Amino acid sequence: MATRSSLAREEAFQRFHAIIDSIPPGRVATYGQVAREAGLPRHARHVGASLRRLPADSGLPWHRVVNARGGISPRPRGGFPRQRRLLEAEGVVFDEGGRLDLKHYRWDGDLA
DNA sequence: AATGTGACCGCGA
DNA sequence: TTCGCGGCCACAT
Repeated sequence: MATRSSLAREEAFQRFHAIIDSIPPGRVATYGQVAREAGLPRHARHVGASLRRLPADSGLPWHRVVNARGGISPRPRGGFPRQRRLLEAEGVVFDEGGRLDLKHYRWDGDLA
């Protein structure tokens, strides 16, 4: 079998992918939440790392993933407005601080 | 082997 | 409520 580390990374990537792909339109999830639902409680940063490596044509609704404050995390490429635009297209409303109300939009998958 | 980095998170001031 | 710091885990140098 292949080296376990690279395989584990792929596996984690698949898990994150599956979770994020399950987020319905108009809803969002935090990096930490995705990591937690994937069974990797403290891997919030790796969720972001995975998305960073994600190809643009993956079809994954990456825009539905926001940080714990309900805001869009700064990234190298400056697609900042794009994520907001995509969410707004799904009915998500941002406040003046550029943040959304997690209380209202946060998607609780298996969580009640 | 050691150090630095990151699309993060939580808590104390 | 906002800001700053440490903690966190895996990968790159």
